[in-house]
Amino acid sequence: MGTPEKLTIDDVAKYCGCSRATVSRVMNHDKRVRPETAEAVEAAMEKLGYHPNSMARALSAGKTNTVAVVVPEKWQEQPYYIKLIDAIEDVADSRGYNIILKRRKYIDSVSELVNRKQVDGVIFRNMEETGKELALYGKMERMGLPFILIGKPVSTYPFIKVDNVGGARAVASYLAEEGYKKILFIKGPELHVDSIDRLAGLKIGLSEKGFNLDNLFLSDGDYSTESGYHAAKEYFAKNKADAVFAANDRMALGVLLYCRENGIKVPEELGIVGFDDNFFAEYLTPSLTTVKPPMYEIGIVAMESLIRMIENSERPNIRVILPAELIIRESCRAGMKPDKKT
Amino acid sequence: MGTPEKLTIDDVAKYCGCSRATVSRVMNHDKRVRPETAEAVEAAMEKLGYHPNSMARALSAGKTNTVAVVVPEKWQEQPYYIKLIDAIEDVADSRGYNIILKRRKYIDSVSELVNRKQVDGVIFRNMEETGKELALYGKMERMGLPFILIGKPVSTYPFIKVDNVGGARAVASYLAEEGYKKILFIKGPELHVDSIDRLAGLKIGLSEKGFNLDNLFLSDGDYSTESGYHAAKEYFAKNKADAVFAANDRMALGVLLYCRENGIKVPEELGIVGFDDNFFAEYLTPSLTTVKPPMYEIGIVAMESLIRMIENSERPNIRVILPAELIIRESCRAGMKPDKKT
DNA sequence: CTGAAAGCGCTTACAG
DNA sequence: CTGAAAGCGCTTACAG
Repeated sequence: MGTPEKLTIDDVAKYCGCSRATVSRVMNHDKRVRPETAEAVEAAMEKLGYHPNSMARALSAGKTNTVAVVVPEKWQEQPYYIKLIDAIEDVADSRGYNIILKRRKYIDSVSELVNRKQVDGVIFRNMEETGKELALYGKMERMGLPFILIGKPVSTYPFIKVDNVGGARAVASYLAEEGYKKILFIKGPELHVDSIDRLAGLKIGLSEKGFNLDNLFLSDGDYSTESGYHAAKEYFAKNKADAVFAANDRMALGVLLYCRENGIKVPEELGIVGFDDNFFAEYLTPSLTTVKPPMYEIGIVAMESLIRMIENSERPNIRVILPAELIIRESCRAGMKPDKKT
Repeated sequence: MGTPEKLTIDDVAKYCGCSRATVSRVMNHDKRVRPETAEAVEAAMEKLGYHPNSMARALSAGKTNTVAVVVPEKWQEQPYYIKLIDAIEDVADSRGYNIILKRRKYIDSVSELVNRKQVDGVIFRNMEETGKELALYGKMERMGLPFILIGKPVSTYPFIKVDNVGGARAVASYLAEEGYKKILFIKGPELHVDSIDRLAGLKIGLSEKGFNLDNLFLSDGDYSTESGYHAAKEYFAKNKADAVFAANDRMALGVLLYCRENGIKVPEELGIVGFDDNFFAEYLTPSLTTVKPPMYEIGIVAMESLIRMIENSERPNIRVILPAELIIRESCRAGMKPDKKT
């Protein structure tokens, strides 16, 4: 049972008739302890119900076994962040780490965690970094505190990202092979690197399938559902297309809403493809064909890499790009354009 | 700029020509420091770029300013947990706390956090607690470590929960007032307290509107989409109803899928109501009428209560029930049953 | 209002 | 393989 009195390492040492140093070594699996001694100490810790104080340990060892994970403000819109965090936690738990979650709006607190030596490292979901992020990255580098970016790379810092080009290329191949002839791409905010990569991947994929890029049209959007709706409205007022590829799922949803309002049948008259595999994608009617970023894998790799940096104090040049998967659902499925097949 | 060398409280003291104790008092806003002294110390900390070491502070003060938040295994199915966590973080940040996130599967790690004095308190999302949870609750109580349960109450521990009875009662009033005459309720897993409360609220609400409970029918489910689908299939094979109230949104979705497959028009021929305001509810076609639990408010109250317990070492008898809101959408909207109105 | 000193509970060279 | 001792960087009675 163990009485609720506070036990310290000295109590264990006294009980075992050894020194505090030896108990410490046993806890830290130091090879230099005689096996019998180690066993005795372990038995004592068990018997007494002793648990080392994390704060004392962290103070003297200079290591907290805690990392911070910084997610975007509106991670709610993208529940795949849950998968990311699950992955990070899975690795963390198996390696004895804990994770402190922070939204980007509390970046100043993250900075304080760093200043106060409260974390061994940080995983940042980096999108469009501001001066604050850059200052923090710089500070951490100077301090020698490991961190890793998920998403947009910055400078030469370690990063892990989704293969946006490859994902869009897969969409392109699919559309071309299915015989779609006129495609509208709805862009994200100007200069947003993901959108740029997705468009690039689309062009590469279409080109290599012999698709004439004159039949690829571009519209501006800002990732919001509304912008997708308006892009569709504006475009279809004067033009036609048999497929729309939106740079993200929310804009694809906007297109779908436009079609529903205007009696355009999806996928019969128009194929719609998004990107992100947003949480609602499978629940829409029709369900949305999209590209799924490997969030779980990203989390695993991110945390494993971070731990490696922390424990080996090596600064490996981590630059990882993980493939995204095309998820075919009803909004753009095979065989809807058989008549137009080449 | 500040050189990257490690500054300690002694450096600040030396710089100010005062003692380490005084610097400490200034950091902790101790009233007993002369204002001029305090100012000088603060200026020095600023100038030197000093930041106190959290671990040292935690060790000597016996307080970590960290709390753990335990969420269910499959919190991914219920992104309203993001709102809960956001709320907890909002309060935490403003009060200088950090949160360590843990899924229930890692309850053993939570136990270790407690044993090792790594957290000042814990917020548990409690559903159907196992022996492990009970043991941990008991241990924390014995240690005098504050914790609070969200959801199902246990023993006399502090808890915060949704008013399931009231939410379902609102649904009942609405259905009765709209003139629905024959209602099917799909239950959750046997003995699940939320489902029981929702059914109770439904009965109360219907009764007080003069609805004859002989026209309320019950079906078994287990909260899964499939169970909702099958409950509908089984029931409608031999019976009729003009409204279905499912104990959660996923089962309501199952009913909706059944209707779609069998050409039953929603809401024209059948009204469907769920519970939870699950993330997909607004994206379904038709969008789902449901009851929205006040997750953000729950998070706020939970964290504020926990901090109060931590900082005042009072053990207030916290038992809070927060109201849930009926969200009327397309699947069961006003005026669909005008012919049947009493 | 301020300081000297003990203490929080560990880890880790250093010696042996 | 083991121990004595210093040290990690704070907080907090205790005295004044």
